[in-house]
Amino acid sequence: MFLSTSHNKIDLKFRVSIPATYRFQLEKEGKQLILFKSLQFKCIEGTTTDRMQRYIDAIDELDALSDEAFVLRMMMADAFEMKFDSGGRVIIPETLIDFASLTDKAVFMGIGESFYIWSPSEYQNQYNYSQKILQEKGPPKLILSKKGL
Amino acid sequence: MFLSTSHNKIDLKFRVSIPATYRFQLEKEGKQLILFKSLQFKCIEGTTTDRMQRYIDAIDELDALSDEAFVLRMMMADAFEMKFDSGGRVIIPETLIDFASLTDKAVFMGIGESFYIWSPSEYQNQYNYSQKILQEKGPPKLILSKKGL
DNA sequence: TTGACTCCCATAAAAACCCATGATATTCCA
DNA sequence: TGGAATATCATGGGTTTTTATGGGAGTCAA
Repeated sequence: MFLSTSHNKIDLKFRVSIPATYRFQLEKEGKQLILFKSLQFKCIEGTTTDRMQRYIDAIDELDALSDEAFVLRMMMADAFEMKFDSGGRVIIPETLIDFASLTDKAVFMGIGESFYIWSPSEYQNQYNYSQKILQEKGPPKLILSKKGL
Repeated sequence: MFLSTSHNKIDLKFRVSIPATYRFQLEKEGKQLILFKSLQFKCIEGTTTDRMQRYIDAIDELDALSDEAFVLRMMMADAFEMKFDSGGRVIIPETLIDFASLTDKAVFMGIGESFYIWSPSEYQNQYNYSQKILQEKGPPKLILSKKGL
């Protein structure tokens, strides 16, 4: 499970350190890291190969001509398997850099099964927005099922 | 698993480099590469011999005399097994070049179990269309449900 | 010979790999 | 418990390898 937030540097070679806690998480489960364009936000999403495989399996279950299948295929096309260097860094593909408007800083945000990589300004926007909603609507009602626990 | 997108050059001999990540994918599973006309789009589809077998089996499920089966067989007839040169390139058959309107650039688009080869302009159309769907309909439902993951 | 195809080698750019360092955090011992 | 010794992390930079691509020499058939 990916948790916590950290701000890391993107160097001139587009390298960035993946937070050590995330790496241990991957290593512990023997899984590869995939980065892809978020379907909801202007950020990069990180997840594991086997989670990605489940999306792929889902494509075959859908009507091949459906919009859902179409969007999912496009998501695969914008997904990249990452290799770590000896210092725990990866090179972020240019497509993803551009999509998330990253320059020299990356904000890592763990959200459980996956994590986001934001530009600092976009991260700030999303954070402010969440605070605004919190003030206006109050805390969200969470229902935790017994099954989930 | 075929992922990511890359833009490669088609030279005067109709040679094109298959992205290294795709080649490793094929090599890892000890499978041959097949190129054929996409049944849905104006592009070439690439996959492994054994997934091709699944397509063929699917056709056999259809009424053998139906128009559908006839059309599918005609498409399949234009399937080619590819040989790599020492640099990881293949020569794309002219039939397929014409079918996908390829000239000097090929866009490789990994979609999981297989990949597409588009002309740059056709790829751009498809990409724009997917963005349009995303804006209008939002991300596919299955992505948001726990079950889908 | 001409054209089409198969091998083989050359190269620039990009990626992978290796080692070094400063800043933090952690351990351990007097 | 203070603080030195040690480990870990994020980061910088250089070297080697790989990738994508161009081009030529040999081969076979018409």
